Amino acid sequence: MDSLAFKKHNHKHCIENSISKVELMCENARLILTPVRKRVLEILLKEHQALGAYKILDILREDGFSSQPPIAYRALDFLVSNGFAHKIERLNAFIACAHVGEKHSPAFLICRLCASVAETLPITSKGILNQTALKADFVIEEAVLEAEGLCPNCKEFAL
Amino acid sequence: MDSLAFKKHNHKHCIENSISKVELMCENARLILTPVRKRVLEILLKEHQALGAYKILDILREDGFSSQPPIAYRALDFLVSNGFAHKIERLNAFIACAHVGEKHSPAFLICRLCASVAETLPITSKGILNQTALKADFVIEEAVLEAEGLCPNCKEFAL
DNA sequence: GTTATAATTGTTATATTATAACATATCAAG
DNA sequence: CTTGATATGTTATAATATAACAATTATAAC
Repeated sequence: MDSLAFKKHNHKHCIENSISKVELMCENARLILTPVRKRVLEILLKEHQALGAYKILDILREDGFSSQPPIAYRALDFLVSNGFAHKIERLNAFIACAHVGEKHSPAFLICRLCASVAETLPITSKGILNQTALKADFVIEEAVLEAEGLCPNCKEFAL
Repeated sequence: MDSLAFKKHNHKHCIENSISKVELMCENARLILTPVRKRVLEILLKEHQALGAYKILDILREDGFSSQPPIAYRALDFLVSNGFAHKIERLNAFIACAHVGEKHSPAFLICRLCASVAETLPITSKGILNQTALKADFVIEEAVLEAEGLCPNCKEFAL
């Protein structure tokens, strides 16, 4: 279960592991993990929470990368469209994928107080709707489930 | 099944019906369906598709309402927070609720070509995640499922 | 190796979506 | 009537995202 995001864990290991996987997948798929792209992925992995594009730009600037919006958006496009990151629509923010390589329709638990986000096990949000979609004669290509509520840490303090 | 949005139907009836329901619910809940709020709801119902806030403002302007952004956003806030409309995060757009009065976590089928949107039967997107949330010690307050793909009309023309 | 091609990045400008802040108006309760 | 709560009007600006084109770098073909 991936409440990981809400718990302490060896995060350095977790980052290195993900980067390696992504590097491997890029080689296999003939995708280029350029410096900016890799750096944005690292940033997302390191923060372990959803980051807005402009927040990412701030960090890129400190690193000496160009810091115009398209730089971040392009890197994010690359990561998202290849499944290495997800966009949390509700937050207009991005997060590293917690299940790189496993085909899945992502589902997220989003804390409305601290804005932390956990990607759940790759349950098939898509499968859930398949029956319905079939009846409607609709072809689902992608499905995302976003749940908002209170994370373990915040729920104690909420009234 | 609510592939309604993708099919021909007596839409005038469908609008009047929804408005009546909302009016009744407002009375019961001591909410005020002011002229702007009602008009915005009508607009959403009439279009029967997701509309951006600024599109709504354009229509309000023609009707002689004030047309500054907050006017639309406030009316939309009212409608959304009381369950009379939903925000489609993926489109930054709003749509009238197809299941007013029925407690539900909404799920949407969004066509990536024509941008039409159907709200599916009130399956409990929330329930799906409940097990997972429980394990993560997370309290879900709201859940939305957004599926993107091709609607019956567009899928014939897509390659 | 040089040239053509494609992919990526740099840069400027601008579009789109959303909210803050404060003034004014409406309405119901005391 | 006046106080407090709710709603609307208005101005300004914040936050998010993309278009368009130039410059660069990598890839492949010859």
